[in-house]
Amino acid sequence: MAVVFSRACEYALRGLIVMAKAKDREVWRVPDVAEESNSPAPFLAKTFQQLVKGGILNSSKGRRGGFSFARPIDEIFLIDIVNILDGQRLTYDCALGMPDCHDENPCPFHVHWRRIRQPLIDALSEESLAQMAKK
Amino acid sequence: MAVVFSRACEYALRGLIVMAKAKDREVWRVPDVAEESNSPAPFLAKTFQQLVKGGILNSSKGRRGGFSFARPIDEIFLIDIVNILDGQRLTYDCALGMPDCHDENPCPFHVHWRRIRQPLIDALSEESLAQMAKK
DNA sequence: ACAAAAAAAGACAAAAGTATCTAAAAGTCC
DNA sequence: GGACTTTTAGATACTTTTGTCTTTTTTTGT
Repeated sequence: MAVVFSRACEYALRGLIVMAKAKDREVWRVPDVAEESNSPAPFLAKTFQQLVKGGILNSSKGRRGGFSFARPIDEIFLIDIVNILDGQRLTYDCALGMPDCHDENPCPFHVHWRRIRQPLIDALSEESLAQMAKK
Repeated sequence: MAVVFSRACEYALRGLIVMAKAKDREVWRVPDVAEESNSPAPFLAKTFQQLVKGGILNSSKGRRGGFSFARPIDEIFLIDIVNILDGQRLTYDCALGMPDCHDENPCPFHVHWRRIRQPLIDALSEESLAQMAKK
């Protein structure tokens, strides 16, 4: 088990940040992103396909092909990527795995988890790839 | 992938809270805890064995046997359980999976994760099973 | 002593997540 | 058009986690 994101999401975030950092380069081949982000290339390729479907990336085949951002990187927020790859697990589900836990019927840890999850959602929602690339 | 804790940890926390809620009952059989916490009994049994080794629970075999708390439930904190079952994953590792990420060499998400992880550690450290049982 | 009941331990099975490989489709360059 | 390059898609394999089953050990009650 990874820390907070799935491995796929970790690799994607790392890869996208690498891409975002290189302002001059527009199109990236998977092996290059994989190498620079220390991710397994075939697995990252699969993940990037999901991001294409999710509207984060564009892809083009052939000799000068590769992946590029589908919109400006200051309009791509971490939450967009996490939602596509990890779904609502982190942003919605009960930390103790109780299926009918919600605000009106909270599990014993609900109030704590809410207090922690919200700042996480806020950070992911406010932080763009452009900002991440500056660090 | 579970939300923040492993499944084993989720089941354990739920089970221990069930036990903590019943102030009159001292010794619990695994099938009873499993039933009341909606956990798979054999898996929970394994997990409870880890908690015995970790000093959270006592166990006794035989006819009147079962599991009981090794110390008062207001001295058992959630962090104790999480540390035994999930290790330092949540409390130490890099959110982006970068092996040499730390305060002096932070990954781009480091400062955010730090701000989120610390309140989580605090909550887990301050909240005892006794307090959880009251909710 | 004996039978029953419980945890302990280890083997085993299933599921999910992670990772690789191969063939196909599509685009580029000559 | 043909060789090459890249993503796409699907199959496959590996690993970890989750879950079950069986046997053994220990204790209790009769």
